[in-house]
Amino acid sequence: MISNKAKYALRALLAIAAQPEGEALTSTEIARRHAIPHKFLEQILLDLKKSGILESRRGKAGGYVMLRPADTISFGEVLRIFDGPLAPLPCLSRNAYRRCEDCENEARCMIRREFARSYEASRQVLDSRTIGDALNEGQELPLAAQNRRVG
Amino acid sequence: MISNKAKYALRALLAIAAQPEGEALTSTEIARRHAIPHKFLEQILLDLKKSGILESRRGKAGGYVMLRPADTISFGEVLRIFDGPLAPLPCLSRNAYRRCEDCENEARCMIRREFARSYEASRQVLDSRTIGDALNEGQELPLAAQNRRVG
DNA sequence: GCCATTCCCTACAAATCCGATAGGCTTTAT
DNA sequence: ATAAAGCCTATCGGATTTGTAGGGAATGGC
Repeated sequence: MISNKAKYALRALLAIAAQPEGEALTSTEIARRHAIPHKFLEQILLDLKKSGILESRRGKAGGYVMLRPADTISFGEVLRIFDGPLAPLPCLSRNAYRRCEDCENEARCMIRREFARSYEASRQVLDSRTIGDALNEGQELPLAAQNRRVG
Repeated sequence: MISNKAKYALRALLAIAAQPEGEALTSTEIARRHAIPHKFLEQILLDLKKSGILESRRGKAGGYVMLRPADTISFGEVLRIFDGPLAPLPCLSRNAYRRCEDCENEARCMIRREFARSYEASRQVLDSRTIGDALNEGQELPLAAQNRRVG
């Protein structure tokens, strides 16, 4: 399970990236729209800023804007910021490798070998799919499916 | 990251399944071989027994034996016992579904849609690969690779 | 210059989970 | 009877999660 923090971060990013070019979105507005505790969200947005994903403007008419284009920000990158390494075992993380202290022979470890398969499969998805991708696909079936039910 | 508990459980299962047919393995022996805290391992083996994966014999010459064949026990099943649902979001778990309270429209949730992809990819692997599979492949290249280095 | 608005930063706290440790009870083979 | 093994429950320190709280700093409008 991913953390609330990561989920909130993704929600916020999707909202900010969906804004018209150059228009800022405030933390208050994001919190209101998505029912996220405001002060908690502030911390999250700050982390995203420190990671070089968002830019902020202070004062009245301030808010947050994308610093990098949405289609360069993968789900994996965001997850790593808030939930740490994606790898199921420390010895499988390229970014944050750590040997399993009790493992005698890494190359022959059967557990490592099996998890490497599953990790590779999910990493492939998480590191290739971006905020931009999600946003584009979200618009493909806009309200049609909904309205058809009502009508 | 998977928990130590799950990792220990998998180690133990691989060891027990590797025993000659019908021969029991004691918790003490498993703990010694794999450097697992003994009393902690006992709890884990107990859980595996309650889950119907292991069978136990008490008293002198006791120990643990597989109850179900090793090739019917997937990595996913073991993970679920110790670490809970594999799904990255509660709303994606078939087994332990829970609605995200703050999600307005599940079918149109972009986060859910993206994680469904990655989840499907890893679930595919974890639920299909079994303890038996791992054991068979582990024997394919036994000591050859190792000895060749030395020689 | 003042004020409201907004982001920035740090501290703290309750709850839960993780990774054991501990102690004793029950069953079984010899 | 005894030793060896599994069975069961309680406890515990530390880390992590999920916030809450309070205020400081910048900015724009008046």
